[in-house]
Amino acid sequence: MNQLGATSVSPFIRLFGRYLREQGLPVTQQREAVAEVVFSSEAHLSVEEIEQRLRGAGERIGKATVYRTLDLLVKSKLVEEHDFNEGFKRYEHRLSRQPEHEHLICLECGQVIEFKSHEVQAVKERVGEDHRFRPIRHRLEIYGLCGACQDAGAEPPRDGLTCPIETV
Amino acid sequence: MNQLGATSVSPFIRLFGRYLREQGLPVTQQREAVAEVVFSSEAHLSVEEIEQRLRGAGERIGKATVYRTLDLLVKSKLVEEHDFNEGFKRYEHRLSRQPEHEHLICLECGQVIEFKSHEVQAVKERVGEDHRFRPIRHRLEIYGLCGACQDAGAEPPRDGLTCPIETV
DNA sequence: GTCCATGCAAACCTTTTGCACTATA
DNA sequence: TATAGTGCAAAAGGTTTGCATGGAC
Repeated sequence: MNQLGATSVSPFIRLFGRYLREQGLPVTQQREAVAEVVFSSEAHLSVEEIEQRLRGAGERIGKATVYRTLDLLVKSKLVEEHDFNEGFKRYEHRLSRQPEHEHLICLECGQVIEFKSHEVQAVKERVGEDHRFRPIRHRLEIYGLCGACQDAGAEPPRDGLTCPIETV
Repeated sequence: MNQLGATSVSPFIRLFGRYLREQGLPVTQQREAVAEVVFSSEAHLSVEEIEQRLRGAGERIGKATVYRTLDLLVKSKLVEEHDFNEGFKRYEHRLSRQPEHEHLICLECGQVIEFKSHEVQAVKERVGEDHRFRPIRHRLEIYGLCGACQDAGAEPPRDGLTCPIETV
């Protein structure tokens, strides 16, 4: 089951297995296959992409099982779910990687770049105090144009009112 | 058509009318009614809430028209669309209000609190330079527990692995 | 009179669920 | 062997679209 070009994915899958056992849930072949796909990619995968890779690896796993396994992976905190307003979710494992990072998303090609910002932590704490709010998690996403798309001449869409609305 | 308790909403609706005319689109009664609902609330409304308020004001407007009008309002930049991971979108007008603000979202009751952060602008510019990325817009959302829900004894959900995964 | 918008219902798309069957432990 | 998972297809839920009718300009 290592047709996916994964070298050191197995420890992560073992971690997932451990989580399942802790929860008293069976470690099935399908769950391991889905986990392997997610852990062996550094990308932010959609369910469709995950299914493609499973098919490519010769696995024949139902869509429902993929969704159910992703739920478990998210619950285990080994994987994070993202919604970049594309109409579907994306999944990203959070192993051997900076645990907290933010995303740059290219409006033209959809590429996702990760970055880190210590400032956000500070904002999070300050705002919590200001508003009597207990922060748990956050998301910071910056949408714009990546270098390649800028080079290709992409322009930000504009179709608002002709004069700025700072009218009021 | 002013049964909605709106006092100074009309200038905003006129602004929307101007946008429509600029685009060569008809200013219809339905479009004005939807705009009035959105502009007369300071909340982040869902489509369902908008329909409720329309019904409450005696308007009988099809769901499709509401969606189509919201598209126009968003295109005009008079309204912003948000997705707080509730399975549907919310809409917020951006008039007579700080143009750029961030959101605190209570995981327990769904309340949305707005706050402002100058730090984010700085992060946006810095990161743009670091990654050759041209930032256009962003979103910063902090999820947690609001004061009231903390008082009510709400606790953040936890069900990850029993030991932290900073294992790798 | 010409477009375009509206309303309804059907279509769409992602995600969830029900159920008979199969695999894990 | 008991319990839970799997796969398929159907259902759900929010959003979009097609089409005949009606309204804006």
